[in-house]
Amino acid sequence: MSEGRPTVGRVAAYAGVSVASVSRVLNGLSSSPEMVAKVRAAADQLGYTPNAMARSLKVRRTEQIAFGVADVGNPVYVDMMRAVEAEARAEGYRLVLSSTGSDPSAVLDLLRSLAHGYADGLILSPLRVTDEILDALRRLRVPAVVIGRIPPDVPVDNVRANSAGGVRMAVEHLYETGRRRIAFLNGPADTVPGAARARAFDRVCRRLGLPDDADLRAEADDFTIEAGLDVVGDLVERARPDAVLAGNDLLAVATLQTLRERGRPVPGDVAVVGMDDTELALVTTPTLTSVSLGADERGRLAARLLLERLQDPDHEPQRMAVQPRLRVRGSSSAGARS
Amino acid sequence: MSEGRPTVGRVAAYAGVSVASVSRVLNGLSSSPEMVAKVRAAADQLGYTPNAMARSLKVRRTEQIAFGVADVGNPVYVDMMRAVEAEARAEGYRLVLSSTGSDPSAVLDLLRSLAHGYADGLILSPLRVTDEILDALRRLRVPAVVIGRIPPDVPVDNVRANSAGGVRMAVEHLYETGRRRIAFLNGPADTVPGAARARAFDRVCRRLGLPDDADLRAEADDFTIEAGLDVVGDLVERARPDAVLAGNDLLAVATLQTLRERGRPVPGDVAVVGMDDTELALVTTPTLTSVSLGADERGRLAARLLLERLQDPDHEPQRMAVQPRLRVRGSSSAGARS
DNA sequence: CTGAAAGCGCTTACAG
DNA sequence: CTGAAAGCGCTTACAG
Repeated sequence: MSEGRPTVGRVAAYAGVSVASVSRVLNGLSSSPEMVAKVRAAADQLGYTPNAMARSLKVRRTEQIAFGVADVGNPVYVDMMRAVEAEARAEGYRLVLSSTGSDPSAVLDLLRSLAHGYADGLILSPLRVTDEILDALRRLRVPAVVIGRIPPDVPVDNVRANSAGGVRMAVEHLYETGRRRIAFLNGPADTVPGAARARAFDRVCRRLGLPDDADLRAEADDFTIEAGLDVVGDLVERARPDAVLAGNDLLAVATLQTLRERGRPVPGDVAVVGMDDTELALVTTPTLTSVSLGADERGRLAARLLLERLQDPDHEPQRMAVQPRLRVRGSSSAGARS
Repeated sequence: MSEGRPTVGRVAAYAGVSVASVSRVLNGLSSSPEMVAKVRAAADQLGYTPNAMARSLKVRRTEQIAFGVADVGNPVYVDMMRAVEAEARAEGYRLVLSSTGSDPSAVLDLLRSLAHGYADGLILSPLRVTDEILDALRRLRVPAVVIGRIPPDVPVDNVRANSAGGVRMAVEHLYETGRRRIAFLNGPADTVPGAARARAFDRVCRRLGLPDDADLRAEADDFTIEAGLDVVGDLVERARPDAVLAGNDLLAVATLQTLRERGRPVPGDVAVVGMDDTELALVTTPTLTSVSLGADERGRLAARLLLERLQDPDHEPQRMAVQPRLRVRGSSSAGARS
């Protein structure tokens, strides 16, 4: 009776049938109506729920998806995670969350841990991608989708933001509204997004004939408000920009705070544009112009790609890109120029 | 060779020993040095990693913890989740994330799903607690810790915020800085935090002799910025408060935005105080005075309580409370009163 | 210390 | 359609 949770065996005994029949009924395989009735009744009576671990072991599916993300505290990952969680749940998968930090070794740990077979697939959004990580991805025995740019020879599904397009849109917007000394406050250039955004910024400045002054570039140690505060003061003093493009919204918030402290009106004196279009953009004063890189869309697509591949493991790896959208708000509005 | 992942059996064959010996060596049970060497070598050679599902089935431990939270998008839960994740990982547990929304039925689904045995324990931070949820918690076959107030007869560990104390500190702070028409913008009163905060607000107002005007109270449909915007305009017009206490930081942000639009200076005309002390509080203009209810501390404690109980399942359920701290910032600074 | 055997709770060919 | 049996990959008494 109360000796632990009921098993198929207990249900079978209670119903007076074989365990095979119990399993068949509960999995919806063909059985006689009487059999179905007997098994259902017994299962209900005993409050039977199949054991997920035993089932996983047998069918070689865990119905779990691993999600590895650099920082669960960054709002852009929160958007992504929310989308991934919703898609996974809708298909009956559980989500196993790993916060890897920006350290590649934590990503390696995660990739190695997958060898224990606790998840059917992986969604990974790494901040830094090393050769070791790429190797580990190549050797991975479960399907993976990477959110963020990776080399084409790594045979995993790939969803990327169009950082370059986003940077271009932002700079063109600033250019069109009359800004000419446009500074770029990037995050670390050895990260996937940092590298892409730095290249894109240089390119668009060259095309528009803007100064490619080293003074107009700064690099924070991390994509966080704190790291931004450490360097943006110097940037705005030495370079006297009339606009600052930040590598993400957190760095943009640091920029807004610093400009406020130093009495430089935004957008009158300096325009500020962020990237990621997180919820923070609506909260600042002035509200923050930001380039949406579709974090939720990337999460949704990544989950869909993975779930598709779990159905059909053998099709070619797919690559998808999400297009950026510029959201113009108060921090760069043209009319307010002093 | 390449026929799927290596198993204990393959390692045993390769090393020329029994599977029992392989298991013993790999689990650090006593074995002869030669045995250890042979097994280690074979395991390394084959790249062996034990299968988590098979191990779980045998030892009746999954090394997974389920974490159920109302909204992964609310910054207060992000803080909590980050703490829970870090503690769980440090003890070798994986975290299975469920976003339940504010709907009790999703919490019930989660509680029922635990019967599948995919997790060794549960950390639950529900927004609404119904009798059905309490019943399901009583019947739960794995240890659980609830973050948020629950009745004493539910035999689970419990970590709570001191909402009442937090409300009191906030109102006293406003009172001491000269505010007398203090409005309260609450979230839904049928939620655990909403109910506690409403009661506490009434009590402290009575004690301080403040008006218990119904006009000075409003209730948003949800603890979100959008829901706040729907009702706070009306609140500030009809009640003409000189201070607004918001049920959380998101509602406080809505208040700041609305006051700005209507040209009511903060804190000169109206002071604003939030609750939860999320990262948002540092981003608004003016920065937001907020009562920290120790979300990260609650997450950490909840994880510790659960991990302790997994070691030693039989001690009495524990109840812990985290003390609030008032963080005074620009939105209520005394000097700025007009 | 080591090995042969049983068994965790399921599912799935295989006979009947 | 149904049941007896094997087996997923481990761990753990039990003998020796």
